[in-house]
Amino acid sequence: MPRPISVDPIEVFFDEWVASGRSGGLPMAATASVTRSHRVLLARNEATLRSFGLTFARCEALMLLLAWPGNRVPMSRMSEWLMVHPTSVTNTVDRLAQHGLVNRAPHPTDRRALMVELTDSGRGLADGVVAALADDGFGVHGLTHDEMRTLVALLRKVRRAGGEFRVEDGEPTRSRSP
Amino acid sequence: MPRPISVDPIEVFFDEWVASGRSGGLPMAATASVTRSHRVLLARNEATLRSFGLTFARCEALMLLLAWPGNRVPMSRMSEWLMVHPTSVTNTVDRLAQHGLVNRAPHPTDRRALMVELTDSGRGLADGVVAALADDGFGVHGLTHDEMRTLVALLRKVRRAGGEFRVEDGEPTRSRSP
DNA sequence: CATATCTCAGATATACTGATATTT
DNA sequence: CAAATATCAGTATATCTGAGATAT
Repeated sequence: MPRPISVDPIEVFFDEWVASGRSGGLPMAATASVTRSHRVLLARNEATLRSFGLTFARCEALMLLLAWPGNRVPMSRMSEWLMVHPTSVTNTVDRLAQHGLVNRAPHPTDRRALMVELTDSGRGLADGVVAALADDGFGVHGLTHDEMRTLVALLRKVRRAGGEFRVEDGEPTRSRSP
Repeated sequence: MPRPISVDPIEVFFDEWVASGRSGGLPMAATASVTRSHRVLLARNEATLRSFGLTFARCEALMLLLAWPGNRVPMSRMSEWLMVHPTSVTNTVDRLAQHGLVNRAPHPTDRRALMVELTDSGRGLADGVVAALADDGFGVHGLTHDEMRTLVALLRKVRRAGGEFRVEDGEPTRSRSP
């Protein structure tokens, strides 16, 4: 973020869109908003991640492990839950393992599968980076508590309609598949 | 999106976060929502982009050119407005130029600068891909018109607080800097 | 001289395709 | 045998750093 520009690019884009008689200006603005917000948040959190020697993808993997019961998760679940390609998981886990932050371990029941588990130093680093990110509100500023809740709920609809996850009864679930 | 998982990962993550006594669960959920929504939308639009032989970055550049008056924009503005590194702009424009979709032209007043301009075939392709993306609502589904407006407004606050742009009086602006 | 604009070379990160070994 | 799991080799894309040429 060198120096902020003095107009909202999406607003200008939307106006141009409407003026040119195109349809779908609102969904275009919604998609652009998500894309640009993602970049803004990436930039806001980049310095923290760098100070811990982490990239965004590796931090995501560590956070998944931190939240998972026993700090152990199968490779395949990591691919699903992080929405990344299986070969990318292999790569990410390789890098984390090189730094001693995770280990590979055999799956207890399926000999095809591998578990990824946090090492002690991995858990320490994950705790630290999570606390540092939380200190800055994960880069999210300018919203009230209620607005954040609304944002999460709206994007949940987008993610569900986009096929990220499927809820059985249309009701929120509280259980996780092992 | 191979097969959707049967729970909302962010919901599970948030519950775990709260249960472990950490603070900042809501901003964490907000950031994760933006990141994951971005990936969902990318995946939803990928097939369309591929059918036009475009990547996401190149499509963004074409759309910027399409919306800009005269379909010409300085390289530096493209870097600012797309939030990408100047060398990335050079790379993206190189690829688009190889396909005959854009040209480089001298800046009218500043001999350091270069303009990027859409060719006729570039404009044709940009029109086509934009219409195709709009046909699928740019991948955004599951929201009402009003909800989309709310989403755009909330993310605008996040983007502004994150330093993406700066509005002079706190009021929306309608003009664009040439 | 200081700054801005753009490009290049090189390094790293991520992602995808296609193929393979192993196991279910 | 069909499907799932993880990996590897190779390729493509994107990003960043540091340097440099040119112009303001």
